[in-house]
Amino acid sequence: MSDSTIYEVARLAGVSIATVSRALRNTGPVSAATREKVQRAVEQLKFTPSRLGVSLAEGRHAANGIVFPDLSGPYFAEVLLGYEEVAAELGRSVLILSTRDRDGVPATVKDLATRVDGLVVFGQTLSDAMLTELAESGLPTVLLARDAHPGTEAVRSENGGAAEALAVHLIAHGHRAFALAGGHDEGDVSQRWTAVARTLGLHGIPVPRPVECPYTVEGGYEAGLRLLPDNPDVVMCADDQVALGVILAAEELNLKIPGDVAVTGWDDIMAARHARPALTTVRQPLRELGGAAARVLDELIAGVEPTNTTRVLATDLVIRSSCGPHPPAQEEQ
Amino acid sequence: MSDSTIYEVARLAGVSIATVSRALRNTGPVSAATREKVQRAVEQLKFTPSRLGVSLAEGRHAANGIVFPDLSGPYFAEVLLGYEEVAAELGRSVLILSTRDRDGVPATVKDLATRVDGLVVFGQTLSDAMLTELAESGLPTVLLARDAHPGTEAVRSENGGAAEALAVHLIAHGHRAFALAGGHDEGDVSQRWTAVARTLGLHGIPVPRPVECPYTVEGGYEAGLRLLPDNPDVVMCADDQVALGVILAAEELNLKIPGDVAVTGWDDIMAARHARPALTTVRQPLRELGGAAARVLDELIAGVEPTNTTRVLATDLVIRSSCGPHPPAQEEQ
DNA sequence: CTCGTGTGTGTAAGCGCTTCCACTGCCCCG
DNA sequence: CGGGGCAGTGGAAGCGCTTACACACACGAG
Repeated sequence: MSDSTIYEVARLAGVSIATVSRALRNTGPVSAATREKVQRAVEQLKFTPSRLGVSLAEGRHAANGIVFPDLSGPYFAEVLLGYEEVAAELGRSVLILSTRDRDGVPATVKDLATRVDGLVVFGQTLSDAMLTELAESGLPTVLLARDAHPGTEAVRSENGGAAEALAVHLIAHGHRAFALAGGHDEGDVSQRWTAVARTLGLHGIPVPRPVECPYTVEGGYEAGLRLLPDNPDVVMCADDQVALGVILAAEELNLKIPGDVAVTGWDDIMAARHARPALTTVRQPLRELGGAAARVLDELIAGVEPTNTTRVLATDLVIRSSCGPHPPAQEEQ
Repeated sequence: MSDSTIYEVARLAGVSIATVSRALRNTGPVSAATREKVQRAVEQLKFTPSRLGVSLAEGRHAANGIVFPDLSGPYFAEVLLGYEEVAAELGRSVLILSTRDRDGVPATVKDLATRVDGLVVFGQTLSDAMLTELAESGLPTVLLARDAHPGTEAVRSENGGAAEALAVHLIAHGHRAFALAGGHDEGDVSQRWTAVARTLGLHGIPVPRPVECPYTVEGGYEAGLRLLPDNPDVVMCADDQVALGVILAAEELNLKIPGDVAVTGWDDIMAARHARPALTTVRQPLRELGGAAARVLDELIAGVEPTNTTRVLATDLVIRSSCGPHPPAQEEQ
């Protein structure tokens, strides 16, 4: 913003740099007259303190980072939004790092780590070994959408209860043949499938094995093509994007939703409401998730010792038409 | 990442800090033996150079920022993704700043400016005065989704041609009564409406005045409720989210799309493909937009003088079913 | 008229790095 | 065999700030 330094301001104002600093940060007594002179010099030179100088002297960055695998879906974007909002509120800039399939992730993360006072890391983005390394380095770290790792805190949204409620709802519809789309061992999703399996078991319904696929529309489409020929009553999907893909596959196979097969998602992204048919799903408080992570991280940075606690935010079952016919009153747009 | 400094490494390796620095950055002759000793010391202490120290000495941040109004829609998220990807490729971290409706934006932007080597700024996010201030401060700046401001470069996607093509297509459908949803004077959108107006004029069709609304589903819904009672043949929308909102409003009013009224969007976000009916729209190369901005910014940072040039990326007309019936062959999923 | 007690200000020591410059050997060419 | 050149290294000066510490001075209390 400006090329002038505190020295030039000091010279122009006829005082020492210490005084300039004190005047600018209100960090010590400065006479009104001096303050005035400094103020004038600052304006004349359009002086803005160098962030680098400040940070080096203060020993803090006043910035924190967030690491996520991708930003293509609405999921991460929403969480990021909530995160940035709260971080800004707390006076911290935010650095982002998307790992994608990039190689050299560890190096990039380490670079990021040197630029921030703390880090938020999404679910399975980083290996546990890497997380341990981060924790041991003393960098405050908060995990998102998974349970805490030693030396960190975590924030996620409720999975088991909502998954159970969703399964119960589907069973009430009369669905018996279940299929599950999406699911390597990601903490979040596996928690849901576990609850679904338990619920189905209690009702004496066969428990399907989840079919793995990328959490994208394309991934869901592929999964749909594999699952639908077996004529399931319902395909429960790891997230809404997968569900949208399954819907596409169903259309391709001339299957009617929910007539021939029901489909459910998870997250309640915008497209879920606009899908044809509108998607029954579970709403995650995405922004709140990000915001909560920012606050927890701030505490850690402030010096609170990590307790390996996982904070769990509530989710809502959102019943729409993709899971089967309802009396209109029950539907929600 | 590590609390050790270059001094400790130097002491442990039995050399001077200058040598450590040279060994680590390959910036001068170092004997194999010395290099080895340094390497060992680095590993033993888990030394990672302090970014602050490096940046202060080098006089650069190796980071750049991006300023956008919001991240709620897919639009900004996609562009951001492309931006981050290329920035990472170029070895730069990225700091994000969402302005939202927050007050104190100028101050926040100035703070951001002190943390980066260059800035990408979305369309109407910042006032022209603010842009001038940035440019004059010498901070490399690239504008997105609008034309260049003095002292900057700009990247946007093509608007006029696609808007004209879309209008022509709609006219070919037999639509005559046009309505336009969304449109304060944003550079991008106003360019489209101008082209639409010209095209309609050439065909002797009355030119409607755009109805302003926020670029969100809710905004589109409101706009739809206001516009649809006038029985337009088609509602052209500023972006896909607005179009989705108009579709919702049409449902509410029991209007069939495209039977009673056609609707078009802009951007081709994911939900457009999954909407009911699927949305005719214009595809913007969102990621490429972000990537191009990152590259241009990198040149500016490397010292290339700004030329106030606007780079224009091509767009594609995407015909789906929301604009009227087509022979199946013409449709695209 | 002293001795605290503040207020207001300057000096200088960092913060952690990069890099210019100087210096020491050593090798090789004439 | 002398000297130029270069590989290898260290000293030290920044980069732009914050802040502990010292100091000067004024003022009211004893």
